[in-house]
Formats: sequence, structure tokens, C-alpha cells
Amino acid sequence: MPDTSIPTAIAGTRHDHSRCISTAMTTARSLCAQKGVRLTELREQVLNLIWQSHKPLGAYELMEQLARETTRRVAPPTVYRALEFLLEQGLVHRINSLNAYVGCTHPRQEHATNFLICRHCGVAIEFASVPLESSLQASADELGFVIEAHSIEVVGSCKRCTDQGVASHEH
Amino acid sequence: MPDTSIPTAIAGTRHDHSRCISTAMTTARSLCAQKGVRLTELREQVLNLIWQSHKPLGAYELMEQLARETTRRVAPPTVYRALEFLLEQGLVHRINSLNAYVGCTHPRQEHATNFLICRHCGVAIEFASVPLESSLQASADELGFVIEAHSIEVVGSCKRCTDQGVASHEH
DNA sequence: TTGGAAATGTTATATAATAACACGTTCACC
DNA sequence: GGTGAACGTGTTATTATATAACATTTCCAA
Repeated sequence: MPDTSIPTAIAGTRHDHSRCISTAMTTARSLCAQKGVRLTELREQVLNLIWQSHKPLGAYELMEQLARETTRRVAPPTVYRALEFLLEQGLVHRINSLNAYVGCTHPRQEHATNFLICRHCGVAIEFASVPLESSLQASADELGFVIEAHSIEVVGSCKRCTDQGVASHEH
Repeated sequence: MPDTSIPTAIAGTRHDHSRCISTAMTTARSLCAQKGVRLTELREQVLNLIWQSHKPLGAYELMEQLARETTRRVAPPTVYRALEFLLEQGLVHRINSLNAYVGCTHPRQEHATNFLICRHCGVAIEFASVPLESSLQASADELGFVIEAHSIEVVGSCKRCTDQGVASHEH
């Protein structure tokens, strides 16, 4: 049985998050340089803000934080255009069920959008799994469906929240 | 290897759709009776409109069609409340990537939300797969994540559109 | 038959995203 | 170095999606 985890799935575990941020930013810069696309100051600022945590961030929250940070006024198209760029480059993902955006943990690999989303702490954990992809492909094949892209959004309780008993304090 | 298809996955294939509609309505009525919840005229109308096709329908389109059909004015909360009810009863699903709603093809079974969505004709094909669910569960287990719900949205080209060569006429 | 819960109506507003056009910056090419 | 076309950003307005809050009606059990 193949290893289905990705080594970088550290969201939802205790870790030095400043390293996540710096790694993400460095990777983004070199990736953009490689592709010959421009990671402008604005785009870098937006990416950096998104990477402040592993919790998906809404476009309007992002907008507010950006305005606060830069003093200049920021209108929706400003953030949406930056997000569009970052999505195209595979540097961020959109979480459809939350209308929110989160940094991609392994932008160098071709991959789909698979997330475990904790209902308690809000963290979105990106994951990959070979058997998962194969069974998805098998289902599609059976129905003659040609896959172009897919997104999996799983909602539940992450290890930390479960261990801390957050999940049981519900009403 | 287990059979991973569901017998009712006929969206995207040639079929007598009026039977889909009548089956869905009959099942809904008996299911609601069984559960002791009220499938009111409005809710039934909304469900019926959603079932006019296998293409997910937006809330505002639904609202317009409902207004046309009933002559009385219909405001957003009217449809959203009906949708909320139908979602709770498992009679419809929400397609997050489209902000749209589609009838559930097997509301009697406990199940997740898995869809193949054709980019060309718009049809959403609900499917289920045991191996898919197990590998998803395995991924979650590895990370200590407790699953409560999930949704899988696959975008691509359905068999009919692929066969008709629609997919190759793109620019 | 009546009173309370559930459903629906109504008005206003919140939240998310895009269209359209103006202005500025960058960079390859002359 | 100049220049213009492509790209990026600013700005205003609008569209699309969804919900809050409260009024009114309907249903059904006691």
C-alpha cells in the first residue's frame, strides 16, 4: 500500500508557522520567476496575508487587512485580481464551501484541491492520496466521464480539536 | 471488486426524464410522510422545478420560474427557506462550485455529496463509490481527522458530450 | 375553538464577485 | 534614450447570492 500522505500536511498540528510563511513566499517567488510571470508587490502582499494562518480567508477580510496594512484604500477588484493571479499560478486554493482562500502547501506539484476543514478551529488541511485519485478515476470511467479537475472538501474535526475535546462541547 | 456505481446514475444519459420527475416527487412525498415533516405546496413546487432537469439550478433562476408559475410575487427568503428544508431532508443537494441546487437521486440512503459536473451541457451526475469513501476515510485517519460530511465536485465532460465531440470544439 | 408552533410574506440589508473604463508601469524594440 | 503595446492597478458602479428581522397567515393538537 502506497504512502498516501503528503509530507507537508502540517496544518492542524503544532508547528513553527513562521517557517510555513517564509517557505511559501520563497517558493512563490522562485516559481513565478521560473514561469516568467510577475509576482508584484500587491500580489506578494496578498499571498503573505493569506499565509498568516492555515485558515481560509474571505476576499473581504483580506481586503480589510490589506487596507489596514497599506493605508491606501483597497477596492474589491484589487484583491480579486490578485487572487485570480495566485489561483492561476496554483499558489492558493479557493474553498468553495466557505467562499474563502487558502495558501497551497505544495504549489510545485500538479495536483487537485483536496481539503480537510475543521469545523472548530477553521483550519484547512490540504492532502493528497493516490488510492483516492484512482477510485475517483474509476468512478468516472464507469460512467464514461472525462475528468478535467476536481475538488474534495471534507468537514469535520481535526486531531488537535478532537484531542482537546472541543468537539464534545457542542450544543 | 465491489460494484461502485449506483443504479440511478442516469443523468447525462438518454432517458425518459418525466419518469425521473415523477419518481422523485413520489419518493419525496412518502419520505416526508414517513418522517412526519410537511412537504407543503411551495416546497413541492420548488422541488418539482429543480427536477425539471439534471442541471443544477440557481436560487434566483428558481425564484423567477416560481414567480412565473404562480403569478404571485416571490422574494428570496421564500425560495431559500424551501431550499433549506429540502436540503435538510436530503431531497436536494447544493453544488458549491456553482452556487446551485439539484435534486438528489437516492434520498432514501444516507450518503455524501459526490458529483460529476459536465462543463458542456451542465448536467450534474450524482455517484457513489465504496472504494472512494474508504480511501477518503483512510486519508482522514492518517491525519487523525474525524469526518462529519464531505462533498466531491468533479468537473469535466460527460459521456454524451464527449461522444458528440462537443469537448473538441473549444477555443 | 383556540392558542401556539410552523410556514410564509415582506422589507431591508449583508456578503461575494464582476463589469467597464481610466490611469499608470514595465519592458521589448526601434 | 524614446515609444507604444501589454500588463497591472485604481475607481466607480453594478450584479449575484444569501440572510436578518419582523409581520402575517396557516395548521393542527388539545
